[in-house]
Amino acid sequence: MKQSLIFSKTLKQAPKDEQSVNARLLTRAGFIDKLSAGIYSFLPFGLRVCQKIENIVRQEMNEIGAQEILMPVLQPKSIWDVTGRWQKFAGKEMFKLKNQANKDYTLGWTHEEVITPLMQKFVLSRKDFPVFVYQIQDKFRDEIRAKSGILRTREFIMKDLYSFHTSENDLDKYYEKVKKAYFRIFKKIGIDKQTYLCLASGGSFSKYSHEFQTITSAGEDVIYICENCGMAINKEIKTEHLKCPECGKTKFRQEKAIEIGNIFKLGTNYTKPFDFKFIDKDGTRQPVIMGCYGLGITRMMGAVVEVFNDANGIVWPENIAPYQIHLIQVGDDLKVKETAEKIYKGLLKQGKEVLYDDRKDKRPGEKFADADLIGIPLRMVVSKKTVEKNSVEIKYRNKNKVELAQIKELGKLGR
RNA sequence: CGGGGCGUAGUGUAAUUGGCUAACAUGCUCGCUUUGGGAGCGAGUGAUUCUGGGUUCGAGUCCCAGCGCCCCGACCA
Repeated sequence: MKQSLIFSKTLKQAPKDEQSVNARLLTRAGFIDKLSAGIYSFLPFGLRVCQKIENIVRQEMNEIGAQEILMPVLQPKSIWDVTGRWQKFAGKEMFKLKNQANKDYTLGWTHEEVITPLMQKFVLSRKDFPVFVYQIQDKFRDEIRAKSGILRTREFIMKDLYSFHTSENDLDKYYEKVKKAYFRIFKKIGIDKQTYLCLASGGSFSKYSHEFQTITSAGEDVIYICENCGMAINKEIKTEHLKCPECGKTKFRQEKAIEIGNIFKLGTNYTKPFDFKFIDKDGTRQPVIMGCYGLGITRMMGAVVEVFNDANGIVWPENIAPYQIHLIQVGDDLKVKETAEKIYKGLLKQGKEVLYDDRKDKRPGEKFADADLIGIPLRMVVSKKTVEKNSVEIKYRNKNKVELAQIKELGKLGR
């Protein structure tokens, strides 16, 4: 992509109505734009990062046998009456609205009420189980207080997976499988080292649930991490757990963290109200057993920025950067321009994702400052100096070293 | 929802504490020059000072109400 065609601009100063690191950097670099408290647009760079994260998640969900669907955001009150959650969440984070005919609707903040009857229509035989279905979609929550940039918003993108089983044992097995898939996702995104599995309250669903907590001072939760095995416990239930539930040791360190995912063994809490049952081998009708597994796409994006940044801007992990290579043309000399164009096309041909700073009216200093702010992992500079040596200057965003590379060798660099 | 802070060109700030035509930087437009870490000169552009009331000879500034944004808390299946 030629940078001269990107409509968003970088800002020297962050708007004063953003305090959080993620919002300040993402806004300055032109990834997001705030419409209202907790409501953001994703601009070309921001959307690319989102889609990168989504695709990593998609890949791992498919890997564990889950099928992707898309459920509606707009949902009638009737399905929420079945589980009693319309009443239960009256005046809470559930958005409620009416249509012209005065009929009640909500904007989906979770999708158990949609997925359960949906599966019930198709999954009729015991032999159809287990079944795993997910979507990546907008969620709406009427937060009393939106905060921390894109970490707690009123509209956000979430991956939600639902699993349906004929036995607790089968649910347990899949639950563990999802945990592993989640850590593969975190590793690909680049936050596995700072992300911990954390025992937490299960709310009204189950006694406990598991959260995935990424350590950052911008986080809202306090977790206690076992010094021995790395299992964490959320502060909200710490008094019930003096020992690590995993290894039994009692030494913990305390950290602030942001919850980027949460998984629950729902059991029959939703299948019972919808009367979703299967006929067991012995001919008896049994309620279907269910699990749900959330992962905040846009929240992870914010968490990554909180974790990976320096004084000059964002430092994107390779797999989710908006582009792999930031090719910068310094000077508008014909030879330089031609060389840069050629390198740009060559890299594209090799399947590289390149942002080409071809802007004529920008001086080198501004281009470098923008490159640091935007945070693309690999920077390549083409200038008079480098052209003379038939080479390109190479610098990685997370390193200080600057070196030259021969033009014909460039294909080996970057992902 | 309780507490605190803040609303002035696109962005960041200023305005003698109630007093002249709301200033500076940056951005944007045009011209010339310049080209390795946010260049220089010149000429332009851009504001219903959040909204509505009130006090006053006079309000960006004081008072009241509302709206909006940020932060702390509560809340967060």
